[in-house]
Amino acid sequence: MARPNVEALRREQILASTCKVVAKRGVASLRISDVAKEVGFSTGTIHYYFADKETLLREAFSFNVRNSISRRKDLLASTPDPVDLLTRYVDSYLPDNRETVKAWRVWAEFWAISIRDTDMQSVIDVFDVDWRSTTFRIISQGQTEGRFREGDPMQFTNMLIAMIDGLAVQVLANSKEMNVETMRDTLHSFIDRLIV
Amino acid sequence: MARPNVEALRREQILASTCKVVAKRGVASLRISDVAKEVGFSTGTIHYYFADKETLLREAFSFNVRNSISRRKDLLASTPDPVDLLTRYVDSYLPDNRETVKAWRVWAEFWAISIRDTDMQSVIDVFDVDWRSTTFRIISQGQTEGRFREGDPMQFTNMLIAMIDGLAVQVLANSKEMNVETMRDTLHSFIDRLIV
Amino acid sequence: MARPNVEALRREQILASTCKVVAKRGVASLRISDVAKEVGFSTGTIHYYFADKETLLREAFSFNVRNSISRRKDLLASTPDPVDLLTRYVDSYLPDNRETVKAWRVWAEFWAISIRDTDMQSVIDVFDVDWRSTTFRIISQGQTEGRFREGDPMQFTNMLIAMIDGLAVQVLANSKEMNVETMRDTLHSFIDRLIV
Amino acid sequence: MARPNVEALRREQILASTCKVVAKRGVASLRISDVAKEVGFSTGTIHYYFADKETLLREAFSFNVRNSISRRKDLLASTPDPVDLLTRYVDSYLPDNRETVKAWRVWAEFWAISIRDTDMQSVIDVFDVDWRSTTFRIISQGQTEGRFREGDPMQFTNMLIAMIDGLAVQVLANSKEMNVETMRDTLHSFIDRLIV
DNA sequence: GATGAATGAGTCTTCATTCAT
DNA sequence: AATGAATGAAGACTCATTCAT
Repeated sequence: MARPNVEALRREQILASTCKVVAKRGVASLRISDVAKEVGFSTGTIHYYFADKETLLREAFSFNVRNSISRRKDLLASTPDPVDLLTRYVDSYLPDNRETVKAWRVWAEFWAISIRDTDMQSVIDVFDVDWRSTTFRIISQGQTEGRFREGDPMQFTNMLIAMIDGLAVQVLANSKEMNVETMRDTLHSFIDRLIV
Repeated sequence: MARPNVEALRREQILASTCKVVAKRGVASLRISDVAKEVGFSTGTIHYYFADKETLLREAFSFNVRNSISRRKDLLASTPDPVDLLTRYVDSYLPDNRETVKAWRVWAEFWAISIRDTDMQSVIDVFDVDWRSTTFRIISQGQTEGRFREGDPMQFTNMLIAMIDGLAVQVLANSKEMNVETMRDTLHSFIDRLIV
Repeated sequence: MARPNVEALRREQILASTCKVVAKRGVASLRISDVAKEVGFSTGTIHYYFADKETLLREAFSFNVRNSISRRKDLLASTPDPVDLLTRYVDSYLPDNRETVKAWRVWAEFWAISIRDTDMQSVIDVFDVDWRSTTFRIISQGQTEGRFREGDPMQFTNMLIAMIDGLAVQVLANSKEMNVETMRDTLHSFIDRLIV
Repeated sequence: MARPNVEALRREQILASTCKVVAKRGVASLRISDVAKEVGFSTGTIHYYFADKETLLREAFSFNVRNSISRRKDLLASTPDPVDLLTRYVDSYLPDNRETVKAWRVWAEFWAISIRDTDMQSVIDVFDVDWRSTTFRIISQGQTEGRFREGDPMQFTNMLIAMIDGLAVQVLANSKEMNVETMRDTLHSFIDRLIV
């Protein structure tokens, strides 16, 4: 019986742990030894699988993005109703549980880095394209079915995505004026007023 | 004429330079010596005026925020027309010139940090409150004057602010799908459709 | 036919590869993994045959020395003419082909180490003795046959050996003033003037 | 009263200590911390004056070479007699005292590196050129004055230099067949037989 | 016999911070 | 008020070595 590919397994374990540490402490203060402790291996092992810290972080970001996308696969196939679907999709971005908060924190950390790191930008692009096109598809479909109002679907998409992004970071940053509930209300209200 | 307060002057020079360096290289890779080089003093001098790096960064962020607010003072008094005012105010956040891009970059850097740094959060709050209340005031005033549609002005505010935030970061991160022009169009369209 | 001794075979393969790597990259930057890659086995295998790096290097040096000596066995039996023989023998040390250059490089690397490593010195001694005694014998024989001038044959030997050594290292180090041709001329001229 | 340039002073102290450590332990096992201990400063200080280990080593080699050359300045002006001069000059290379042994060890260490390091080669070249041209000048002058035999002075130079080099390394490596006395005899004999 | 995953000791290097001048 | 020399703690990274399979 073939031993499962240890390398692939280890890489995933390490990347998952890296994301955990990033969510907990941020990229700036992340030490390889933190990741090692989190995953339960020595620092040497981290370096055995990842050439250097930069590579580890970049791959961790990519891992986070891929996870984020695949986590929504089921959701996207769950309902044929465009209004339902859009609402559920938008709600899936609310930082209202451990998993989503972690994903948002990791996203926020890396997004800030991507402003001046071209390599990170190319990882972001994958997500950016997916997020935009998925949202666009839902809105277009709703319009085609006559369930959504008329208007440039790309513009609705841009508004919605930006708003989710902006609200989420305010929630994450503990803004006194914003929290998950208000975020949800705000997004639903936007959908009600402009799209549906 | 009294000799200008050297200390106050130096502190400002250093804070301004710190913001420049943050915009250029990011907080993560900022070294005290970079700031020293930028401002033209020695590293010793930086420490003479600021207890430690953390303090310097926090004050630099605060400086950036105060500048951002005061830069818009004139604009806010410039026109009595609510539609004009809202548009101009929103446009003032477009990252379309050296100054605004720098401010946004600094903001983005510190905002990411504020997610896990309570001290930074208190600096953010100052801006958050100002931004929110100013936007709220403009929208409320427009509604009172019957120039804006009805609807919860706080919700409009939240939508608008979040959208500006979300769009700006996409522009900063060189998103292939977003740029300053699209950002302006998106925001104007939002104002047209929902508020005005 | 008996199965060839795998252990002896492997050890030789590894030692030969070690010499190659030493010639290519030097002892200082040699990694066990380089040797492993060169020989086509894993690092584990290297350690399976050699206790540690130091042992590997020492044995590789010894291997290089033994090779160097045995490579000249045929030559030494090739001609009865002392002049011919001395010339051929000296010429065999010219770093004028891949094999000799490699041998010289390995020699140079280890020789430098031997200055402070007694274990290496004992390996050097084997070669030192062989080189000196062989040269001495050729010169003595030439004198006995009346083909070479009079004079202390040990002193001639010392001069010749040192000169070969000194010239070779200059050639290896890419001295602007020394190359293989000049080295040959210099050595031949020395032989002409002093010995023959 | 102006404070003497601390930087120049420190750099020399550190380079001198580096040479000491190289002579003692060799380049391969030299640690920045060894140099720091030797010179009496912290490792941070070493890096304050030298960008990295490589730079430190290269400059230390250059320092050793410059010292070696300047140490012989007086000697070269000491006597008008070519025979005397040549003998004294050659004798000055005998590894017969602490200072010369140290210089030879440092030289040997770096020379081995220079085989594959172009930067080191350029440092060597400085010495190579000086050594060769100085020796050449002494021999030529002796011939002009009719004190030395005829013959290509460049060839004599090459022989002599190579021989010194080769003999010195044998002495350094504790060859059983070579020591300082035999080295001196050999060189003097060569001068007697070939040049004078 | 051979492997390669895992280790961790050993070092270089960075940089905030201090302090004598 | 300002400097810059000096520090040393902290952390990334390398690689010989081990050992279960």
